[in-house]
Formats: sequence, C-alpha cells, structure tokens
Amino acid sequence: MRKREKVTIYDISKKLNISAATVSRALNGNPNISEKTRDLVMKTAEEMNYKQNRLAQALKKGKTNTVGVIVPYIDRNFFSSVIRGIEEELTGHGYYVIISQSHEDAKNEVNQLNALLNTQIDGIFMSVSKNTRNGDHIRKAIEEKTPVIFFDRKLDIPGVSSVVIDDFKGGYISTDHLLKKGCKHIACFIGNMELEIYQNRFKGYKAALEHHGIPYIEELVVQTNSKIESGIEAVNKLWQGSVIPDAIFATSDYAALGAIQQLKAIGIRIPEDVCVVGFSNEPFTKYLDSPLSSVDQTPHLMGKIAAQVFLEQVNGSKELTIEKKVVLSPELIARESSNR
Amino acid sequence: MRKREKVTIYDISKKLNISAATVSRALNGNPNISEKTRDLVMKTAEEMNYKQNRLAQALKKGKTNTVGVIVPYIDRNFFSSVIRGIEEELTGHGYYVIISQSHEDAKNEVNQLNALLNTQIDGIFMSVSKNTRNGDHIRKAIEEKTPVIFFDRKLDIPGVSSVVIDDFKGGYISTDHLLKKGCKHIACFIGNMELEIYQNRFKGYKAALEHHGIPYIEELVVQTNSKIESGIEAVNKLWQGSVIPDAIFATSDYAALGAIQQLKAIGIRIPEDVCVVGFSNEPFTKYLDSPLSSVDQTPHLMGKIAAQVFLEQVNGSKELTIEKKVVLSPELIARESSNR
DNA sequence: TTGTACGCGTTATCAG
DNA sequence: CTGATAACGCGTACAA
Repeated sequence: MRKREKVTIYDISKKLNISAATVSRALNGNPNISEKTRDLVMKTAEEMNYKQNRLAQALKKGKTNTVGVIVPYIDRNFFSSVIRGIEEELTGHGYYVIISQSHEDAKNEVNQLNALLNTQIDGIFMSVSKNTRNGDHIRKAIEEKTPVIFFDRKLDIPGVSSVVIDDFKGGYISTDHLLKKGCKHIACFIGNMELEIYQNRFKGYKAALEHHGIPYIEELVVQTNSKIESGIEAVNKLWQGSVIPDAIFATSDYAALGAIQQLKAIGIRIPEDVCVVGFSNEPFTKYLDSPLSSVDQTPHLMGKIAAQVFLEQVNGSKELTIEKKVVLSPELIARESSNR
Repeated sequence: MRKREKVTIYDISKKLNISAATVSRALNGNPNISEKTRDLVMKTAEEMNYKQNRLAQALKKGKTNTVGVIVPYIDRNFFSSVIRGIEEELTGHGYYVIISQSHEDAKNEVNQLNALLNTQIDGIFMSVSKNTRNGDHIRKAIEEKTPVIFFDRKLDIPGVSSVVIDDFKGGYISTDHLLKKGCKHIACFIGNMELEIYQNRFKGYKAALEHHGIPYIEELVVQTNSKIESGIEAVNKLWQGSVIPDAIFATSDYAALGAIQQLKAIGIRIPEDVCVVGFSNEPFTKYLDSPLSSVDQTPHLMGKIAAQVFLEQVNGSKELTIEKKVVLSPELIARESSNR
C-alpha cells in the first residue's frame, strides 16, 4: 500500500469545481452559504474520508484546543482523579489534555511548563511541587496570556485562578466528629507546617477544640509526614507521654494507617480505645479490616470545577484578567475507625 | 499591558539583517552555517525571548511530537502507572502525551481514537475497552500510517505491536506458590472468560495443578468479576459445596478481598485455614491487616517498554511495517495471606 | 555560507 | 452566496 495521501479541502474543492474557501465555509457551518452546496460538500467530504487538519487550523487561528496539566506524579490517586475530572469536562468542548509530571521537583516543573508554553497551549492546570517557592515561571505564562489554573496546591500569584479545598474545614469537621464521639484527648498528626494546607488543617483542629471547650494540649500534636513509619513513630512517642490520647486526627491517611497498625500491635483497640480519622480518603482506607474514617477532598469534582473555571476564562472577555478562587468543601467519610 | 506579540524567526532575521532561512538553520543546528552567525542568532533569539512555534513546525514537517493514550479510566491505578511509564520514557525525547478515556465503552473508544487521529498524532497507545470486539477503528489508524501500540488488553490486528504480561505465567506461579505451601484444594476465581487474559490465567492454574499431579476439580472454579461482592458470593457458593477449598487463587484483587472478608466473617482464618492469592497488586493489598499476596503486572515497566517499542518503530525504516509483541513476566508478591 | 521562494492546510478578508 | 488571495510560522529545495 502506498503512503496514504491526506485529503484536504483543496482536493474536495477540485472534485466539486468550487473554491476551497467555500468548502471551508461549508465545513465550519458558516451561515453564508446555500444549503445545497453545504450538503454536497458534507457528503463528498464524508465520501472522500476527509479529516480536518487541526494543526493548520490551530496555526491559522492561534488556538490549539489543547491544555496542559502538570502534577507531581500522575499515578497518585488524588491527581489522577483530578485529571479524570478535567478530561471529562473538557473533552466535550473539543479540548485535548496533555499531561506531564514534575516529580515533586521545582526544576522539572519549570521545564515542563516551558515545554507546554512552547507548544502553544490554550491553558495550564497545575498543582505545584512541594519545593516550589518561586513563581516566576508561572508569572511568565500569565504574561504570555496563557491562563493558569491551580488546583489543590497553589501559589499566590495575581491573575491565577485556583480550586482548592477548605483545609481549615477539613481539620474542623474531623476534630468535631471525634469530639462528638466523646473523645477528650485528641492527638493531631500534622504534616510539614511550611505548607499552607497543613497549617490550615491544624487551625481547624484547634478551632474545633475551642468550640467544644476542650483545652488544647501541645503535647498531643506530633509532626509527621505521609508515611506509615511516621505514624508508627508518632504513636510510640505519644504513648510514652503524660497524656494518653483517646483519638487521633491524622492529616495523612498513611500516617493514620501506621498509627492503627502500631496501636493494634500494642493491644489497643480501634475504635473502642482510640478513634482515628485520616485525611485524603485514599482508596485503601475503605478496604481495611476496620475501615478508616477520612476526609474526602473530592478530587474528581475539583478537576471538573477547575475545567469550568478555565472555560469561563477563555470564553469571557479577553481584556479582563479574571481571577477566580474556588474553595470546595471537604466531606468527612465516617467509617469503623471512629464508630463508637 | 498590550497583548504580547509573539516573536518569530522573521523578527529576529530583521533585527540581524539576515534572512529568516538563516535564522532557521542556526536554530536547528544545520551544519552549513558559520559559527559566528549561529552564535549571534542564538544569542539574540535568547534576548528576544524567542519561542519556536511547534505548530508551524509540525505543519511543515508533518510530525507533531505528540502521542495519544486511550485507557478505560485514567484514575485506575494500573492505567495511571502505565501512563506514568509512557510519559517518563517519552518526555526526554521531546514528545507530549495526550490522554483520553474510553469509559470502558467501545463507542467512546472509537470517538477518542478518531479525535486523536484528527489532531495529527504521531502514535497511539491503548488498552481496549472491555466491550471492544471490532477493530475497524484501529485498522483505520494503521492504514493512515499512525503506529498503534496495545498494552495489557489487545486485539489481534496485523501491524499492531503490543506489550502485555504473561497471564498464563501469572496463573501458573500463583497456583504453584499455593501448592508449594501444601494446599490441595485450590479454588479459582475466574473473570469473564470471553477475555483472553482470563482464559490464560485459568490455563496457567490448570497447568500448575497438572504439573504437581493434583487433580483438577471443576467445582472449585467460580466465575467472578472484579467486585468485592463477587468474592463474597463465590465463598458462599464454595463453602456449600462438596469440596471445601484450602486456598483461593483469585484473578482479581477485589474478588480476593471479598473472599477474605467473608471467610473471616464465618470464622475461617487466613492463612492458617485458607491461603489467598489475588491478581494485579492493587495498592490496597499491602495495607490490609493480613496483606494480600498478589501478582504484580509491572505497569510502570509496561508503559516504559511500550514507549520504547514506539520509539523503535518511528525511528526505524518507514517502509517496513514492524510488529513487535512484548510479553512481560509478572511477579508474585507473596504476603501474609499465603504465608504458611 | 547565505538568500529567495514556495508550500504545509486552513481561515479571514475583500471583491464580485 | 461564492471566488481569489493573503497570511499563520516554519523549513527546505534551489539558486547565488
């Protein structure tokens, strides 16, 4: 088989003895054209198996109908769920979604962003890497009039919209839930306090305590990361202290899991002796023997909303730099681990 | 701020009083150019913040440096891991990765594929949806000289390369493992037998039995799907039968999980009374109270290999229709659930 | 080594 | 309603 020749509007214009311009008009639903020619064009286009060349169109119109997404790792459930939301919302509007990973590193993030900018993308969705402090690369994108939408992890940059969850509320409802179960000494596993999200979850924790008139005990607050080991260590530390907790609010499901494992190992029952609530609603939480209560960040919805914000932005007035800040409400998924 | 003007090779050619062609040559490392002009061009390109317009380049060269990936759902761990592998392998070669979802439906799959073809993609990676029987859309892609690479779920189509795991071996090593643990009556949870992958896992199961001289008992084979409920039902059915199993090989981790839950519920101990092995090594398996042994399909590697096959194909001789079939070896991850 | 001129496939503008 | 023509930004024969 010979190399397949691509059929262009020019080919079909020749066959029909009309101009390429007319063919283009017919194909694009331009109103200034007789119904007869339009139908004819449509029919023969079909017959000749014509496919529009989006490249040429994009070059001409200066719009690629493609967006880029940058996440730390695409195989992390939270991120892939967000991407799913973005894709589902945008595919119906004719957009393509390019993905790339920063591997949780600012340098990669910059490279990926520049590569995306290079390819004349119509917009960028991103969750910044943990060590991204400087936002110059993002400001550059904005200068070039490429809309940027942050989700989950954001920087404060004028002109950039964002979709995040209310981390304060996440901390609050978790703690409130535990307090309502009758817990009095609620430990808090808190992640890297340099990050705003953990600060806010922590604030929510304290606010709930205060609201219930329960004293805040600094000893019950332990710094953890998102690893199982970190939860194990935290339990070891706490159970050597002077105030033994009857509940744990962990800002990471993994730390919560480590805690549960260690508690069981030393003969403490969940939830009878200690209630546990995690954060993120990782898929594994519901499959545990005593399923882990957790705060769901509604990533799928987050992706959809982010996509909607983007669409509003590109369809709205070009002159105005729109900046929209959406804050989603997290949901507490109460399961066995806090079911007293 | 005015709308930012894009700088083209023409702009820099004017500034330097040379032709755009020369600029193009300098930028593309064409050897027929004096070092002096090249350096000059490079420098001013940098200064003027020149960005190559990939669209125009793609239109000219007929190559977009973009590939498409179609999976049923992007947020399923297996698929996102494969995509991660593809992205990581291809990003260093200057390719962009567009993702789209078939939602496990053949009709969507066809639409997504056509959309991708429309956008002049350089290649397509896909895992067909469960109800895809007809391969016309894929044959069309091949006719248009767009390479297609299947991973995991494939159709038999001439000219299409594929990367899959050895499902027979997966079934074999699981069963073999259980037999070596001393199990005699190994139940088999088998998925939709219309799909080749389940047929092969089943064949592996039978082969291992035969190899160990253990009789095959049809009663021990139960049809399941990939849901927890399905595993629960399977246990209920089996434990009412005349041969009570002392092990279960499930071709789905979810069915295995359901089985474990139900067995525990009726007072049967894992692994003392019954050993269990699942399939896919879903993330949750290692977090269970008694972690589930499972067959790992090495999805990340699968993605990387698929990408390599693609690169070979596009860099190889264009005339020859290369068709490469890669079969990866699955690994049994032995955990508590089969640790006797 | 460099410049000229054309074409990739489309759409927008301007006549007619 | 339709046709001719230019332009989007780049790369490349061909000529100089």
